[in-house]
Amino acid sequence: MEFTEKQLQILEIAETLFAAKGFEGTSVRDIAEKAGINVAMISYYFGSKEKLLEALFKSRIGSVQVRMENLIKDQSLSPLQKINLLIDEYVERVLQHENFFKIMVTEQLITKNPSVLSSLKQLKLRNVELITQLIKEGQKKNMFRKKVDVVMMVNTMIGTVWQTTMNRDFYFELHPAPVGSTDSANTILIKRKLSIHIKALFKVILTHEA
Amino acid sequence: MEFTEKQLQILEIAETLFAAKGFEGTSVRDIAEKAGINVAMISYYFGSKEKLLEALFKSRIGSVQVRMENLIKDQSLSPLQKINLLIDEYVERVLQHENFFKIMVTEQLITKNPSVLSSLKQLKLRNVELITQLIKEGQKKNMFRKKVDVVMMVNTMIGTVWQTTMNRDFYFELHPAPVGSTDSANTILIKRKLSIHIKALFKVILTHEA
DNA sequence: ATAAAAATCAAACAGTTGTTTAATTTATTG
DNA sequence: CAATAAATTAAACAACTGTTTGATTTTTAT
Repeated sequence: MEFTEKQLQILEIAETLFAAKGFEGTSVRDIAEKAGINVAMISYYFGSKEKLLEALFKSRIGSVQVRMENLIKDQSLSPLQKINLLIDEYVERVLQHENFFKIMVTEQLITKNPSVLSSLKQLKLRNVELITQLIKEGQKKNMFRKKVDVVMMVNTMIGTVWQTTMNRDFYFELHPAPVGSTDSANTILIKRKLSIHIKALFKVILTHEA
Repeated sequence: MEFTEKQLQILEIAETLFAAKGFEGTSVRDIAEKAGINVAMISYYFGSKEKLLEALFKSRIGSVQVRMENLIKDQSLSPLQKINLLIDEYVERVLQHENFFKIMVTEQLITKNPSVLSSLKQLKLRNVELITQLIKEGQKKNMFRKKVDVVMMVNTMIGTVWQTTMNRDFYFELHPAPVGSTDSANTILIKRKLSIHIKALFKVILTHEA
């Protein structure tokens, strides 16, 4: 996935617009205008609006996998520590790329684009595989219980993070932050809350007998 | 919200199309064709495509609240039993109206429609209020721990159910059901899995000290 | 400096969008 | 049955859609 500087700039603007108005709700003219370029440049650079979306997925998903892979190999950490790090990593990643996650969630339900769908499926598989491996390691060392439904566990993590992130405003209406607190301070708060919450849930799923 | 028979029929078809292709991705001609009516009838009955969406939200959300309300008053049930019933109720409801939930989730992120947004907010508030009340009851009877983050708890329930429902196909690719099993059999399986899983999580959240 | 390649542009393209119009059919009512 | 109202229709409306064209400018390489 090699993209030029110009392409990356267009992708970034497309990302914010797709997140705010949806893929179908965003016109190529919207993107061109906000990027300060001519409409024709989108076809010129990406071929089509559809292929622009594919490029966005390839670009964003490609940059994810690396750090996770190294986690498994680390011998100095216990299985539970690894799981906890994985949770932190995931929470961090979603909140850092909120816009792309919006697009992922909304688009995976309605797109028929085979390239996008296969990117998503590959990502999901990788997630499950990775956690499965971590859990097996913990089971071998008798630190985790035997029967664990990995898919359900992943669903809880992804779902909770998703639901919390997308309803962040609602949360702060119910739990008003101190006046004058910045948006980024709130983000940190949400991150910590999510991390603690999910770690507690996972610990139970993994260690308590049913 | 009083709708005629004809209006309800149109709403139902619009619901399936919005769920499959998104609101922006569905044209009024798509709806008219599938409903076997003239395009003009949609403006005639609802005023506009936008108001059709509002009508859909009002119609579907309005029919939700009733059963939940009665749950609280029931004196014969323990707080935990009530929570468990609430979980069953919620899982049941989402899986029964899968299409509408798809629309809810995708549209709440991108719509600027004030009527839709306010319907959604009202629904969320009601959910949190209800569970808060149930939890307070359990705390008074010293059956639940003192500090419970209700919003986070609700997020875990909604998020898990959502994530599991929307990735149902993925789940059955990893855990193949017996050959010849029907779709509705799979739905029942998912319901049970979700129900058990979330009940276990909630029990921990509510009773274990941190 | 010159030729070739790449980038940018305004304009036009054919389709589709949601909505409205005005005519016609169907149903209701007195 | 006649008059009124409601429902339905095909056609037209202007605005917008993604994409292409062909000319023009800018950049690169010789």
